[in-house]
Amino acid sequence: MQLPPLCEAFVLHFGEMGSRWGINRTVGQIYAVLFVAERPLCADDIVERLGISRSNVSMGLKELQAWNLLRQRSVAGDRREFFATPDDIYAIVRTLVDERKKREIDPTLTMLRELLMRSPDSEAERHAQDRMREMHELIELMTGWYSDVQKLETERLIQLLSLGSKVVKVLDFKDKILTLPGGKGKAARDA
Amino acid sequence: MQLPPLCEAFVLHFGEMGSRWGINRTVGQIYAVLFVAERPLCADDIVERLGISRSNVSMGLKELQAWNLLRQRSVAGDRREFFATPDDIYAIVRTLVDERKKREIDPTLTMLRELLMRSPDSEAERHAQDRMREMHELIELMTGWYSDVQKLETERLIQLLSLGSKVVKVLDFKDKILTLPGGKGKAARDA
DNA sequence: CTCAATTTTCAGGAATTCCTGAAATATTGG
DNA sequence: CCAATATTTCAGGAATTCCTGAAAATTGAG
Repeated sequence: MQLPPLCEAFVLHFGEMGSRWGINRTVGQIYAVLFVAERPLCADDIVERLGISRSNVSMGLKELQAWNLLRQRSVAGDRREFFATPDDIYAIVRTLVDERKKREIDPTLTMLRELLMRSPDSEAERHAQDRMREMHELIELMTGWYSDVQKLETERLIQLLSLGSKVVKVLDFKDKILTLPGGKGKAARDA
Repeated sequence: MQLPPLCEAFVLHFGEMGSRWGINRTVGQIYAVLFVAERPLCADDIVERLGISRSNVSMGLKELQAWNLLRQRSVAGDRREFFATPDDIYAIVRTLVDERKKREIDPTLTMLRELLMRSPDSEAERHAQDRMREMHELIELMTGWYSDVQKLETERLIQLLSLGSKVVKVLDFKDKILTLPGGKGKAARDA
């Protein structure tokens, strides 16, 4: 591996973590290399840095592109393609979550709905459906929250996350205000 | 596979999804079987339902126990051990997130902090550290939010998630109240 | 303590996933 | 259209992960 020590440590860890999340180690390493790179890299840059075969890099990049995780850049007077990760790390996370949702959560919701439509043929199936219903509700709750929060600008999102569970206190505060005799008007009801 | 069709479909899907998340397919199936089961199951029940070897079940159960995902039940007058998933699906998700955080996120934070302490030996390393710093901040933001929200009772959590980004409106509302000339007192400032 | 029931361990074969080099395909400056 | 450069595909070997049966270890009733 032809990388400065700091980068190498990062890349190795990232590859390791990737493989625990169902991502091929090499693909994780390719992403890590691009993530810390100062400039867009071409495939051969990655070959050199990771010491893996050109074809492996090609497949890895294709995989990352299928996940929408790369920006493709052209360099004037150079035929090769250059790749970079988005500069905005929040955009990266949003993409990751969106893609994972699309590929894994949505099909799971579809499957659950389909199974919940069927009429159970036994007590065992009836109970299984109850459990599936709980799971379906929970996933809907979480994806609903996400699809809502996802629309916020990053600034707002950071504000919200920083607040953590303190929002609950704000909610209490709102309730308090709203239940005051002669409570507030439109602004309060909208909130 | 010796399962009613509804359960079989669920178990197969779950195993498939598990393997995309870095969980051995069989382990995912074992969990799924337990999740929809009407009563705690012993290892041989699982062997029968999934049609896999006894030793494979033993290893799978051990793995799930290491993840804190099982409840162990005794049946009077029976030496065998029986296993079940927690009844409360929210508890399941909390455990899952906690364990994943402990095993993957926390070590990543440690690694990032360690690399951020080192003094960079080149422009490349300096830039890499900038990127790592961004990543570190983002992960801290998210885990901070989680460790905060995690403390809420389930009721409260559901309330919060249901609200989605509408909380932002509540925050605006709060700001509005607070910036009114002669704004509210302690209650408002606390929120 | 003994013994039968139950669970765990683990070596090695099966299955799967990963990676490579060679060949095919695509692209573009001239 | 050619030739040089760049990228992709893919068969098959390498590496890894998974699973099994046999044997060892553990457990607890008698």
